[in-house]
Formats: sequence, C-alpha cells, structure tokens
Amino acid sequence: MKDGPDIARIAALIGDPARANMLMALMEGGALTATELAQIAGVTPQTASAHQARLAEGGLIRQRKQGRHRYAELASPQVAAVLQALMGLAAASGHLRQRPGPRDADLRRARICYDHLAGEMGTQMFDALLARGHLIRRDEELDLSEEGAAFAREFLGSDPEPQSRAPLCRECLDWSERRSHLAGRLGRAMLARMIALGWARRVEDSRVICFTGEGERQFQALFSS
Amino acid sequence: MKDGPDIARIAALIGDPARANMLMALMEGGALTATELAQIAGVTPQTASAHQARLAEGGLIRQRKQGRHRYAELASPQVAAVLQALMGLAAASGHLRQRPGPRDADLRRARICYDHLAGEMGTQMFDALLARGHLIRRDEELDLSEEGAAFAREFLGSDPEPQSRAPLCRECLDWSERRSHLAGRLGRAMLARMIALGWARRVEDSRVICFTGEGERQFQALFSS
DNA sequence: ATAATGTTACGACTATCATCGAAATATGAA
DNA sequence: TTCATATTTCGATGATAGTCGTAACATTAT
Repeated sequence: MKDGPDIARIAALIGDPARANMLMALMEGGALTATELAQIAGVTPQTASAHQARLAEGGLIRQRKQGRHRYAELASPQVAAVLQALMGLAAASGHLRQRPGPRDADLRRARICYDHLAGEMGTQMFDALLARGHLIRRDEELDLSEEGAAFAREFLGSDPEPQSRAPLCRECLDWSERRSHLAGRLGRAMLARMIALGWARRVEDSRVICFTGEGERQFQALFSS
Repeated sequence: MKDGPDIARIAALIGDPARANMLMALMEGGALTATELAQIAGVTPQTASAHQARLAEGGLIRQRKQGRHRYAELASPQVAAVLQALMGLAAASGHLRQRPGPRDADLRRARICYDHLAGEMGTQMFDALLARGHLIRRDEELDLSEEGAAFAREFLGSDPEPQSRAPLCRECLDWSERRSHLAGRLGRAMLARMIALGWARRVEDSRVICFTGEGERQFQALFSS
C-alpha cells in the first residue's frame, strides 16, 4: 500500500542480534563458514545456517560453496555502508550497549575478538606498538614499519600467513575500552603465538583469554609503555 | 556476551514496516504528528503513538510537544544517513518492493502522498511547473519564482498557509514514477484547491485520487508540457 | 461548561520467528 | 568402505512484540 523501497525488510534482517553479530564479524572483510559464524553469534550451527540462508536471500551476503564448507561474505560495499552508518548512529546514541562493555572482569581484561586479542591487554599491545613506531597510521590505513616487521618476524618466528590477501594490520574498535586494538593477519598471528608459547590459553566455552603469571610478565616486558 | 555497538536494537526499530514508513515520511525533513504518521503508516493512532514512543526511546526521533499535538522529527542527520544507506541498498538489491510501485492502475495515475498529489499526474504537474520556470531548483532547494508566485496566487485565490514555517516547496520522490513531484505547503494547497474546485475527489479508504472528466481537461490545460 | 479532537495507558489476542533437538545429506579423510 | 565433519531439513516450542478495542487524559474549540 505504501511506496518507497522496502527498507523495513532489510532492516529487520539486521535487527536480529544473532544476525547482526554475524554481519559485524563479516565487516572485517573476510569470508567465514557457518560454524564460525555460529560460534561468533553464540548460537547452534543449525540456527546460524538458517540465518545465513535468510541473509543470502535478502541480498546482504553472498555464499561461496567450497568443499564441505559454505563461506559467507558481505554482498557489496553498500551493505558495509549500511552497517557502518548503523554503527555510527548506535555509538552516537550512547546506546553503546546496555552494559558498556563485557561485564565480567576477566572479559574486560583479555578476551578473544573473533581471532585476535581484545580487552585491556589488547589495547595496551596496540598502543605500545604504535608508540614505538612499529605500527604506522596513514589515512585510515595501518601499516607495519621496517622495525615493526623485524619485531614481528622475531616474535613469531615466521611471517604471518603470507599467502592470504586479507590485510596484514587492521584496527578493530574495542568496545569495552572504546579504543582500538590490533586485528588482521598480524593480530591473529600474535595471539596464536602467545598461546603457542604457553603465555595464555582460551577458557572453555567463553571468550576469556587467561594469561599465566609468567605469560603476563613476558607480555608486560614486551608491551609496557 | 558480544562486543560492538548495539546495531541490532536500532535496526530492529527500523525493521518494522509501520515504523519504517513513519521514518521514511520524516525523511522529508518536516515534523509530523502522531495521527498524521498513523495515516501514513496505515495503522491506528494508538499503535502509531506506541511506535513513536519506541522510536524516541531508541534515539531515532525527537518529539516536540506543542499544544495537544506531539510532533516527531528525525533526531539527527545520522539517522537520515542510515535511512539513506538503507534506501540505496534496497534499491540496488532490486528489492524495490515486491511490486515496483502501487499495483493499481488508478494508484499509479493519481494518488495522495501524505497530503499532496503523487503518481503520473503529480510528476506531470511538477515537470510542467519546472519547465515554465515557475519552480526553480537551486542546490537541493526548491524555490518559487516571481511568475510562479503569481500563478499560485491566481490559481489558489490566496497564499498557502502563510503563517506556517514549513517549507513552501519541496521535492518528494515518487516511487511509482521514480521521479519527483511537488510536496510542501504549496503541494498541499494545490491538491486542496483542485478538490475544492471539484476537479477531483479522494476515494474512500484508499489513496486513490479520482479526477472527473472536466477536472482532467482543466488539469491538462494548465499542466500540459 | 460542554463538546470535540489528539494522545496515551491498559489489556488481550495473535502471528511471527528465533531457537534447538533429532536426523538426514554432503563432502572429505582414513 | 567406514568414519568424521559441515551443513541442511523438519518439527516443536516458546517468547517477543505488533495490533487494536476500550477508556482515560490533555488540550482546544464552541
């Protein structure tokens, strides 16, 4: 009966918390499988699959079937633009979230954000790398300096997934700290290395990352400002 | 459990058809009352009032109470940006709407768009006024020229609601024609005058505007290109 | 004061849909 | 093949919330 584009249909698709979380995860630019999205959204794979189908039908994501996996990625930059606008509005509305951040103290301290380190320790590492000139910000882009590359090679033992075409360094807004932490291939590799070194481990069925006493010491030695 | 701004809450607010229609109407920039929004959204005043309250609580609109009316307007340009992005995506998705315009032929011919004339005849009138220099477009604004003002005075018999501070002329996107028609105080006055002259009448319980044979003739005499 | 109109509050009904358990299907690994 | 993993289908359940009728409240008009 009304005229105008069907904006409600699309908004309703984004309006479900689970789907919104899935889309936010896809905002990073990568392609994720249904089970990965399920973990991120905190639902079972079945529901995630259903959501994925609805999002695809609504034209918000594209699906690439590859082997027994079904990867999902944002359908177009316009979708990202909508999400970006929504994030801006949500942040400006003060409606950052009912709880201004993860409520658990452990979650606020150190947690996993999809695949990299977030929380107080995440922002601390990010700030330290930036202060030392290992990371360089240039117009919305984040680059690794010469010294930064050397540091990463030494710490990681190798280059992080050199074959991937996902960005090496990316800023990711930390909503408990309201500041940035490091995402991208380097962010993922850094966290993986810390776990491999025994500095920290993931807590079962939670996003909490628990550092050992020794791990905390080493971390502070490396990233104290 | 998740981090990030609460984008789902806001999207869910826009996700309801009634609320989406209300917001789209407010996109014009004006302030509308609850009953006006109810008519536009096709719901009863009670539900419109409830929706208005939820939109205000969600920070999408601001309310100004004035006498026994409660005017609603978009809270910020950021809200408009979100709606704009959604419209762009919806249009690009081909999801213009299940039906690309009002399905009824009569609706496509001439209908009421809130308070002014829309449809083929609406765009025809708009184009004619523009072609003759009665209306002048200057950077997104729409103004009435000297000749246009004279024409309006003659046709209307008086100036349209000179006391109001709403814009006199405004462009309104016509989604069955995908072109502009005339809104604003002048658009409202023009339609009211045509009805007063007996050229046309509203069809009960519909948005259709039915022109008489003589009314159609007069209309074509005035606004043929 | 009385009536008329705009708005809001309450209560109830209803439909939509998100969610999950169980099971089926598809693909890859051994 | 047989087993394991990823994904999808089906059915059922449960909760959210959109809707309206009735009525109260607020404000303006007569």
